Amino acid sequence: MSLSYAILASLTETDCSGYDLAKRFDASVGFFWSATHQQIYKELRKLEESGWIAGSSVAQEGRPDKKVFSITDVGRENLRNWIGKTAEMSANKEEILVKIFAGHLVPKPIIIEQLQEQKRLHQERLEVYRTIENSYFQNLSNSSDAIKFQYLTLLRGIRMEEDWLSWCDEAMNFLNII
Amino acid sequence: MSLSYAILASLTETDCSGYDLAKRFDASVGFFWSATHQQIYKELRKLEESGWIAGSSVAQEGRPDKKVFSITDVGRENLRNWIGKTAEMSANKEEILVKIFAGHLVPKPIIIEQLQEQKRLHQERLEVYRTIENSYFQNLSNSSDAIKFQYLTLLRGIRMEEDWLSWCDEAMNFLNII
DNA sequence: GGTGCCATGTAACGAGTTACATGATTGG
DNA sequence: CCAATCATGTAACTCGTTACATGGCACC
Repeated sequence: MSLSYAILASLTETDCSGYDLAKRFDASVGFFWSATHQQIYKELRKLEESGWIAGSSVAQEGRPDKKVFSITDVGRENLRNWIGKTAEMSANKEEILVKIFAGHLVPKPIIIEQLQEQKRLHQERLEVYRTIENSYFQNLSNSSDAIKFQYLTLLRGIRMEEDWLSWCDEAMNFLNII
Repeated sequence: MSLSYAILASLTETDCSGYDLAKRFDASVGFFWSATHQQIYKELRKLEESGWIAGSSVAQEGRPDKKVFSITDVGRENLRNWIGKTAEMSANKEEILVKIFAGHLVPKPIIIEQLQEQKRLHQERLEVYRTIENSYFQNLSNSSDAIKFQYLTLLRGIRMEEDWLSWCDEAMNFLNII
């Protein structure tokens, strides 16, 4: 049920087609809620049926038509309402930790390699975040509230990645001395 | 497919019934891979069918019989193999960040309240982790490798919660000055 | 001429959640 | 006597993933 709210939240920024949304879920929004285009199209149909969003076909030159969705008043009201309700902590699903947990079953270098790979992935993502920070959030004090809230989500991403990196190092040091 | 590996990893520690596993998924293992008992029983049947685990009924006095599972050589080999394969980064699903993202739609105190609630939840969990650290990982240097690897997963949990707490504070400070 | 982007989907499957069900025993 | 714990499940459902499908246009 929460993908729908991520879509609604995204639509408060700009009206979007399914395709546009899919791209945003590969970037900004996708950093805290991932979804494929198939799932998005499905959810859009549901949201339109319940009247939380409204879509209208837009003809384009040299490109396929697209259906652009915007959030309705009902949708915005429902989103507001949902925001006020207590959020649950996210479910933990950390593949790497399952591997570490059973790390004693394999030679140490295999685990070190896993940690290094994990570190590389988080480093990459951190760089993406840093780039976004520098290009879109330069002048925060003059920005709208909407931008400021978006910045907080980016900041969470940055902190999270930094934290992963330092745990990876901590873990590798720990393994090297045992 | 990954719940199965979490179960296997858990069974390398001790043989377990479905019920025991369900409890462990509410504690230690559950901190990085969550699952309900229904899901666990389903998965156990699959794992037994494919011969990765073996179960045997154990009669008990004053309690229902239970079926205790242990990991087979085939299962252990498959787990080892899987550990060596590159782990993906976990999918992001952070309800609280969806709420923050759309935070401009509601009065500021509602968002502050959400952050405070989130902080409370993470604080609670951190305390649980700290307690586990103090009771089970006191004498690390004299512990087995298995214990040391488990400690690394706990350490990840501790760092993660600390990181959430500091972001919550950072976010609330940020919101109080805008 | 091939690759990649734009744009939207269907179909089949697997993973995960929620509700419901049963029945014995232990402890207050 | 009531609640909690032990122990295992079925059924219905929603959520999410993977594979496949289509067709035009732009760019090199």
